[in-house]
Amino acid sequence: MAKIDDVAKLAQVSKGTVSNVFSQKRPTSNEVKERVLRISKQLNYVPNHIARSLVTKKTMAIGLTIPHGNFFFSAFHTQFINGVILEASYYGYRVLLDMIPLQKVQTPFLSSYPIDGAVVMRPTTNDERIHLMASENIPFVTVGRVMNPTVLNAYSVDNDNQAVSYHICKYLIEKGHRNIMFLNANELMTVSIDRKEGFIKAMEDHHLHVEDHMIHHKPDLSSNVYMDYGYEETMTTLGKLGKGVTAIIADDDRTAFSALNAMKDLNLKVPEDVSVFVICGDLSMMVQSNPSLTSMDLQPSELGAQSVRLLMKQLGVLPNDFQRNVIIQSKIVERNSCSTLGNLVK
Amino acid sequence: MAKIDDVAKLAQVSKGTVSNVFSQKRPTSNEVKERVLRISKQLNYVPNHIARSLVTKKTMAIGLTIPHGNFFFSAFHTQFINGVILEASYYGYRVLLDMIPLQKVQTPFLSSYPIDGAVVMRPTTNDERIHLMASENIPFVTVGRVMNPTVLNAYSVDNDNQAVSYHICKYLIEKGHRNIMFLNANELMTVSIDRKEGFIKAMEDHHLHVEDHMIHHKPDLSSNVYMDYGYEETMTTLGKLGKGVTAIIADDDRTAFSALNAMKDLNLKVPEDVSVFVICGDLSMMVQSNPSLTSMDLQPSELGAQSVRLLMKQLGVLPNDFQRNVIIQSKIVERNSCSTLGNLVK
DNA sequence: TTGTAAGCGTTATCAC
DNA sequence: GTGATAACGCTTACAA
Repeated sequence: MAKIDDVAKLAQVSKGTVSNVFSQKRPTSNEVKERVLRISKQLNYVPNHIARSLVTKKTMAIGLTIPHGNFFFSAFHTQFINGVILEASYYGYRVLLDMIPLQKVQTPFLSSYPIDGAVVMRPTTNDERIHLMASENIPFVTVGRVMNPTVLNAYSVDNDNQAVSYHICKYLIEKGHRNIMFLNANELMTVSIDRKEGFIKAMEDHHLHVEDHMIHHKPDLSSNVYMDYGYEETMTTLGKLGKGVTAIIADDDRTAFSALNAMKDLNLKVPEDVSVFVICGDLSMMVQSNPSLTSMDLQPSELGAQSVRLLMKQLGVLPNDFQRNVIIQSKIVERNSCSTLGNLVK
Repeated sequence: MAKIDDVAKLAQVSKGTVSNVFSQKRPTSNEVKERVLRISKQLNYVPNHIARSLVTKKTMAIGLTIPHGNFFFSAFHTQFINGVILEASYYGYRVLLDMIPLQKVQTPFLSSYPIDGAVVMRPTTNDERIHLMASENIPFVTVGRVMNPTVLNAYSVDNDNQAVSYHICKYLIEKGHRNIMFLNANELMTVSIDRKEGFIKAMEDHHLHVEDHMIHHKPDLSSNVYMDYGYEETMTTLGKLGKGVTAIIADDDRTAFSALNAMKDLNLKVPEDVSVFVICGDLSMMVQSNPSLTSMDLQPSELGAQSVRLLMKQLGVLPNDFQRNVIIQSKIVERNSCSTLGNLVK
C-alpha cells in the first residue's frame, strides 16, 4: 500500500501538502492538487484511516446499540437502522453495530472503544448502556426518553409517546369504543410508561374507567412467550374472561399478528366484532392483511436520521443549537381495521 | 484519558511491560501484572484502540455488507446478523455495518477502509461489492455462491440451495402434488439460480413437466410491487388463469404472507385446497399462523457464525484448513400447511 | 522477565 | 501556498 511519503516524493511536494489535498483543511493551488491526485491514483493511494484517526482523535464511526440476545427486528427497527446508516454516511460516518457484550470482554481484547458517539435504541429505565456511555464520556443520543436518575440532560429523539397513545385511544373512543385493550411494550421501556399514561389520560378525559384487563405489557425477551405476545392476552381477555373488549391497540406488527390469530381462533371478525389498531407496523404487512390495518406511523427512519443529526451537533459536525430533545411527528393512517360502534349508548 | 506512559510511570515499569500486560503477547510476572492492572484501574486506563491498530495493522473490525436502499430485513437477515455479531465478538471483533455508498464518497472523507475483512450477504451475479473487495484485497466471505466470473476461489458459506428446493419439491410431489408454483427469490441472486435448478430437477426426476406458470421471481427492490410479491402471482395463477396449482413454495415469510392473503381473497383454504411451504421464515410467524407453516429451516444464525469463522481462518485468527466453502445443513420442519392429495392419479 | 528505542502513517504547528 | 518537524499512543525488536 502506497503511503503519503511515496506520493509526496513523486509529486515533488511535502507530505503536508499531500495531506491538505485530501483533507481539504487548507487550500492548495490547483496545479499542485491536480498533480497530487494524479499521482495518488497512479499509486493507488488513499489516506490511512487509522493513522489519521490517531492524530485527529476522530474515528468517524458511531455506534448503534441494539437490544441484544435473541432479538428480532420489527419493521420499526429495520427502518430506523436504514435512517441511521443513510444519514451517517452523509456526514462521512460509519456505523458500528454494537451490543452489550454478553460475557465480560477478555483482557487481550480490551481497549478503548473506537467510536465518536453512539445512538442508543429504546432505553429502559436505568439503562446500563447509558451508564456506560455517560461514564466513558461518549456523546450519545437515545431513541426514547432517558430515565436513568443519574443521567440528566441527555440528548434524545422520540415521538411524543403520551400523545401517541392518547390520540389512538381518543380516536377509538370517538368511534364509540369504551372497552379497549392495550397491548403495550415491555414494562421496562420508557416508551411503554409514556404510552400507558397517555392511554389512561385519554380514558379519564372521557370519563371512562381503566380496568385491569385493559393494559398488558410485553414480557421480557427471555420469556418463552415473548414471540407469542398478544395471542394469550387476546384469547383470555376476549375469550375465556369475556370482558367485552371491542378494540385492541397493538404495540407492533408482530403483536397485532398474534392478536389477529387469536381472534380468528375465537371466531371474532375484524373490524365487525373487534377493531384493531397497530402502533408501528410493517407497511406491507398492514396493507396486505385483510382487512388492512389502521395504524400510527411513528416515522422510524426519520427518527433514525434525526438521532444522527443530534449526534452530529454534539460532535461539532453540525452547528449546535443545544436543543436536546427532538420530537418526531406521528400520525394516524386510517385503513380498514377500525369500525364505528353502532350503538353509542353509555 | 490516561496513556500508557502514565501507567508505566506510576507502576514503575516500562511502557513495553504495560503493553505486554494488556496484550498478553509476552509473559509478565504476576507481581508486575497485578500492579499494572491495579494502577490502570485507578487511572481508568485502557489501551488506545487506534494507536494499537496503527502498529498492528489490524482494526479488529469486520464489515457486514447488507443490501442497500429501501430494504427490509426478513427473519433470515435478523437471525443471520445475530449469528455474525455473536461469533465476531467471541474473537474480539466488532462489526461495521456497511452499505455500498449511494453517492460517490466525497474527497474530504476519502480514506482507507478500516476493516480487516468482510461478510457479504447474498451476492448477485457479478456482484459489484465483491469486485470491490477483491480489488482492494480485503479478505471476505460471501453468504451464497459467488458467480463473478473474475473472482475465483472465494470463501463462502451457503446452504445447498439446489438440494433445498429439490427436497421441498420432492416432499410435495410425494404428497401427490404435481402442479406446484415456486415463488423464487430475485433472479439476480445466486441462490435463486440454484434453487430453480433444484426445482426443475426434482420435477423432471418425477417425470413432471415444468410449465411457465410454475416459476416466478421476486421483482427488484426498486419495483413498486416488491413488497407485494406473492399476492399478484397467486391471484393470477390460481385465480384468473385457473392453472390448477395445488401447492406453493414461498421464498420467505413475507412472500408466504402475501400468498396467504391472496388465497383468502380467492376463498381457497390452506392446506385443504392448496398446500404452502415456506423456505425460511420467521419462527413466530410460521408457528402462529393458522395453519402453522411447514418450512425449510436454513439455520441463518449458523450461517452467520460460520461465515465469521471462515473469515477468521483467512485472518489467521483460526487455523486455516483451506476449506473454502462451508455448507450449512437445512432441514424440513413439518407443520400443518401441507396436505396429502387424496387422489394420486396422474 | 523487563527496559530501550525505533517505528506505524498521518496531521498540526510554525516558519517561510 | 508550501515545507520541515514534532507529535499522536501504542507495539515490537533487540538488548540486558
